[in-house]
Amino acid sequence: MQGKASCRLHGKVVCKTTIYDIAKQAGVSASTVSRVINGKPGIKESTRQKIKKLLEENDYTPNVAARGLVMQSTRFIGILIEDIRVSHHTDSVYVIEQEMTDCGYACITFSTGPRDEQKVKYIELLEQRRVEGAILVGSMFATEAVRQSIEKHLSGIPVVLVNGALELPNVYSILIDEERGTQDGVAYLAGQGRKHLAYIMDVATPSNQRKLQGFRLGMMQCGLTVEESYIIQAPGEDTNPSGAIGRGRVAAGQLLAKCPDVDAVLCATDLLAVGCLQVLLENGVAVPRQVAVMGVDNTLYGQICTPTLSTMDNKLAESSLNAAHVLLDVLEGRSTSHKIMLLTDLILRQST
Amino acid sequence: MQGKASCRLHGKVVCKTTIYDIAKQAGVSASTVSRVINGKPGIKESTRQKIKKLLEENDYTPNVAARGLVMQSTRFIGILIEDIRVSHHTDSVYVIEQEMTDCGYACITFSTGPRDEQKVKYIELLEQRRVEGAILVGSMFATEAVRQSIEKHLSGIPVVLVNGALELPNVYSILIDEERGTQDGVAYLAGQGRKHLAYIMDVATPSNQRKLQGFRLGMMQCGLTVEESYIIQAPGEDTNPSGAIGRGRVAAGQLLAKCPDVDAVLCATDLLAVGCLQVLLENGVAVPRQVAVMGVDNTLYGQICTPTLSTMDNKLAESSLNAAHVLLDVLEGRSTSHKIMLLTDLILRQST
DNA sequence: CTGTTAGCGCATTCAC
DNA sequence: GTGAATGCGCTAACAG
Repeated sequence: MQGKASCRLHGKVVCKTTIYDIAKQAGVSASTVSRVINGKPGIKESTRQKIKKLLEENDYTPNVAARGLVMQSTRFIGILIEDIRVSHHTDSVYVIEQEMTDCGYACITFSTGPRDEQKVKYIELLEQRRVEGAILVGSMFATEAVRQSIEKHLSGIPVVLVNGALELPNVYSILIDEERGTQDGVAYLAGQGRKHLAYIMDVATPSNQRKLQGFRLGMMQCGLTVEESYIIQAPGEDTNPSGAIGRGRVAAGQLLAKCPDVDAVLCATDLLAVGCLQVLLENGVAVPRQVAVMGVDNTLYGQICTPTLSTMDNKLAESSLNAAHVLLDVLEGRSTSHKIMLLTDLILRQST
Repeated sequence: MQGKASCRLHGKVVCKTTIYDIAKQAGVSASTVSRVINGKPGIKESTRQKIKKLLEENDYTPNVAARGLVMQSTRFIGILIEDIRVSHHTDSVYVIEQEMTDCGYACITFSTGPRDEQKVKYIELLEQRRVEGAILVGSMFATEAVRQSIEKHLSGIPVVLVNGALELPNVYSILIDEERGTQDGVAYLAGQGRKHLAYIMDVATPSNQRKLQGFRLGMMQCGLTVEESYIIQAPGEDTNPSGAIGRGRVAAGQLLAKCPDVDAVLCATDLLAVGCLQVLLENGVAVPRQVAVMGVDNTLYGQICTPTLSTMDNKLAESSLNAAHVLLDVLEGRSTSHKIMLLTDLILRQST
């Protein structure tokens, strides 16, 4: 015995029709209507048609939350990302969203910012919404605080990490071999006869530390020695992309002051590299003749700047697609791998 | 009389504790637990403490969907956007998400693509999820098909359009005076003594048509005549930003072939302008001495290309913030305006 | 101060 | 073939 669901808009009361409304109009019970909606068999064709017609006429739309309550399934998945404005993160969210939406899931996406407490807070929000799975994009989710929070709040559901790993039975990982990718970059530059390579480092995320490690390893393998003063930390830690160029500029300024004989610089991200390029050119340094520059992420920025930027393509979008597939595999009971590793590509343009 | 909610993960059964579990352990009724959770008064301090402790120990998290069912309120809002990868759209989604999340709402975001049928489909998804409000970002949502779909599926809730208007009682609009902004751009270029202005047009969205109209008006007001052959349509209609530069290049190629005496070109977007810049420079055309170039959107791309790009800042992020505020005003019963108009800024850089 | 009852919208037994 | 009853997890109105 139910009436119309009622909610308010500026005082006015608005209603959505329920299966009970339809049932009453059709002179049948709610269960019959439910069966028709879900295409269940065993309904007389004539009543099925009558109900279908009424559903249409009344603009009936099922309340998926109510359905989810009884089915124990919300068809929601959560996406967590530090800052969606970072262009390769945007692409990640896009592909995940498309893939999950196609399979009947809706995505709840949050930009968490860099702080662990915030990340934990958003994990709890996902728990409250009873998402059936989650994808966390970015190596900065591979922290102990996040691990504990997942264990506490998301232990019942599959969680996929993109570009990071966490040892938990319900956590799956898509890894990207950025260390090796950076080694490749170093090897390429060394192969051009360059000997004084510098590295501009971004905030010390696990991913950035792996890249730096790749720089060191690559140097060693090429028989070059790493001067610590040639490793420059870009200042600040804002994730807003509009600040990254300026941070690259500052770092490049320091580099020129400290390391006059530098002949190549690898940057942790494309935008840092763009800032670096600008400063080099402004100081009359010929790129790539005197100094080569290489970025990471293969963003559009690298295609636009002058000279165009060589970059390590770390396949963020591709790994996010893999993440969506792994999540779907688990959700739909297919077997899948707990860890997948993707390899990077070197994109060579004018700056090297 | 209820037990544990049960759901499955790879065959294993996992449970979330409910208020009934807590109630049983505390030896009280579910309503008492509910009162404690919601901070309602009139509970003996000792039992309140006991229940709080149990909630903590059991990692209790309220099921907001169940709560929403009885409260007739999901605390969800929907965001629709053509393509989140377009950089100014990304910023829009970011600010809306931050704002709504701060106020206890979660956002369901969909990239709809350009087709009306898809937009309608996503509007229906929002209805199924019972969002309490929606923000549609982009002028291409101001179509008749969308209007009808809103009327049919979202008539009970506030809907805010960013950069477009729709005549419906529950629809609010944030408008941007891009027509006037483009006029300003024309006036600026004409003020430099330029006489043969061209326009590179993007897909014919309402917004782009207003800009084109602004171009025509601006020309007229400056006493210049518009040669129709100086209005070039960029080919294709993919919203993926990675294609936009190429489309700008093609258009610029046509322009150079058809209009040898052109001395300024306004482009409908920054990325088209970037492509245009590239082609001009490759053909030995001096920018801005021989030809000035101006974009729209004030994206990071314009700060990166060489020469840096003058652009009309159409304040997408600011208008999205306004949209969020309008939506919150309506949702929380405050009075607000049905239409807000924002003015653009001209950002002058090297390309003019 | 707290328990009982009812119902949000829906799907799923079990009867008939 | 179809209906009545039950419960998903939660809040609210009414008792006591």
